[in-house]
Amino acid sequence: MTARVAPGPTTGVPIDPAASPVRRGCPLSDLREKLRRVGLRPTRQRVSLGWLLFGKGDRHVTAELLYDEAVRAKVPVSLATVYNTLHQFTEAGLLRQLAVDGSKSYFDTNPTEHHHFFVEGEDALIDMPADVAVGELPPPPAGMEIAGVEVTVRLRRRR
Amino acid sequence: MTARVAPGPTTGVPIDPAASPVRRGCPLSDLREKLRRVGLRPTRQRVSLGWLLFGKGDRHVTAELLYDEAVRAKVPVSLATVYNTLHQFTEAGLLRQLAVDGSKSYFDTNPTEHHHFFVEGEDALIDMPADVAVGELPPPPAGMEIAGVEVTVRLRRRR
DNA sequence: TTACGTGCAAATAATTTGCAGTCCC
DNA sequence: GGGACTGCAAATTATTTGCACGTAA
Repeated sequence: MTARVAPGPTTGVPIDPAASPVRRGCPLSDLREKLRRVGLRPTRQRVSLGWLLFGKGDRHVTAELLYDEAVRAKVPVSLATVYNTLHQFTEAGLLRQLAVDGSKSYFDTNPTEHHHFFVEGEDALIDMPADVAVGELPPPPAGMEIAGVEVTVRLRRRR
Repeated sequence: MTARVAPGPTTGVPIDPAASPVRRGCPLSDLREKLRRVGLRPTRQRVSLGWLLFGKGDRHVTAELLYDEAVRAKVPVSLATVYNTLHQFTEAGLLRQLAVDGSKSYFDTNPTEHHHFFVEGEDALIDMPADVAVGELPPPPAGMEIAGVEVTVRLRRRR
């Protein structure tokens, strides 16, 4: 798999998921199934947002960005619902929330553990293609357990 | 060096730096000198905040926290100035800004490269005592150079 | 003196919340 | 039908900005 810049070109979403009939084996019903499996009702807006999120490979989105995409794709959804949905998907393990620039939150559609390049000034996140070996970790303080390891390599454009 | 939790006990600051005479070799004039060296005028509030920041070992502070401390220490300073000062110190290389939890920013008084534990739910940052070996990094994309590597190990309290 | 700093309050940006109305099972 | 979900607007939280006044060099 190749690394890919987060915001990417604004590829329009041609298909209105709410208009498609539910058929076994089509990506649409797979998505509905996926939501049901994690205990989320496949409502119109959750399916539509899921379609935007998971329909084109690994992505890194902010709430604002996903909202803009939804509006452009003619998916009727409010910004508050986008926030709610992102958090529900994250709690359900479908997304991973990344704290990488202090102001806004990024959500990664690849919830498996992997690491990132972050381009300063452009706010672009790029997956690290290969596994980065994080050597021996010191033992966590007493009473604590490790919940996850996050490696961010900050990049700047060479001048 | 031992690891140390960021906020720490609220140790009052007994000395009013503005009241002390400037003497060679005292930590006060060292601080003024340090500020001057990085091109910052040693104003009353910068010296006071520097005193709070650098006077007791490595720390991790948020703007709000430092502001509270300043108020408690009877240092007259506004929140806006705390923000300005933290950013000026960061640009000058005296602090390092950490993006670790998406909502607020942390500033680390140890600007050298090192890594952190982050206790979820308590928002506590702990320095990793030993160097963590971050293995082979994949080459950065063309035209980019590495500005820094940040490793955050998320901890949760064991139940 | 005089440009650099600072305080204050208002402005922004990102995100959350309360509640009335809507929709899935 | 009823509880789960959504939309909207108002509320919060973190941070920045504009501008009159203060102060270090």
